[in-house]
Amino acid sequence: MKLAAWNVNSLKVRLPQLLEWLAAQQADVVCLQETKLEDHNFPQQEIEAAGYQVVFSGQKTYNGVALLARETPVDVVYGNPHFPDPQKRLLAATVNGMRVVCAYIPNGQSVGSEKYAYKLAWLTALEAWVGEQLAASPQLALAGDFNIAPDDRDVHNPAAWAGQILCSEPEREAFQRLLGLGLKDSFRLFEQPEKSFSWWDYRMLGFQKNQGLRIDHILLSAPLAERCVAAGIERDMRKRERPSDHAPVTALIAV
DNA sequence: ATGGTAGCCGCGCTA
Repeated sequence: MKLAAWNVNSLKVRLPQLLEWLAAQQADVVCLQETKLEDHNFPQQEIEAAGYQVVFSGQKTYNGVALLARETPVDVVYGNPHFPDPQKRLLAATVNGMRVVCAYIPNGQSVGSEKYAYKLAWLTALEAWVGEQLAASPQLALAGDFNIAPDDRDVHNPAAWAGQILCSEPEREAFQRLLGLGLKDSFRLFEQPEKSFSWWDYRMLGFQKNQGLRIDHILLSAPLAERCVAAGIERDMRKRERPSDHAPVTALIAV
């Protein structure tokens, strides 16, 4: 069972790439972020024609999440019941007995800003709700764009990024609290190459210089982590013409 | 040196 998460940065622009990638990768469950589409514009037919069922929650211009699955997603929840939020950033569904939470965690803009406070509050509410979901569904995956580099290993230039947005201690502590619920960072269950990143700024030749951060994650509850046999980042997607600034991240789970 | 690039019903904002 292959699980993937990808911030597409506009599904309208990236749909052809998504369809090619689905055909090539044969992922079973895919969590998308930054679809930037209102629901009535969502390309449901194209995705169903590719062999996936899909649930989505989007808005114009910003945010937007979707969950694609080979099997029917059931018990769908849109948004965090503990955190009313006009921004469409969260979606959960059960696929084949596995609870999948697709999250687009706020970026936070800069440490100390209003958006930063929103990010930390959003994370606190996420922790509370995922804790409940986990109690009800022991087989749980939390996947998406976390906008947090958990560790200095996940940063191309830790000195320059120290204390900055995506790397600050409060953000990293929030990430650790999610792990504290009993989740594992699937990527770190395995030996990985140095300088493995999932996002590179479009500016300043960020990708060409591998000046990136690892901010996209798939966290797995213990029963899933025990069956996780591989995890990786599909870096080649960032080499394509007109790429998203994020590469997909994947986890392979034995069934 | 506070830049730069991409996406969007934008005429700046978010990332």
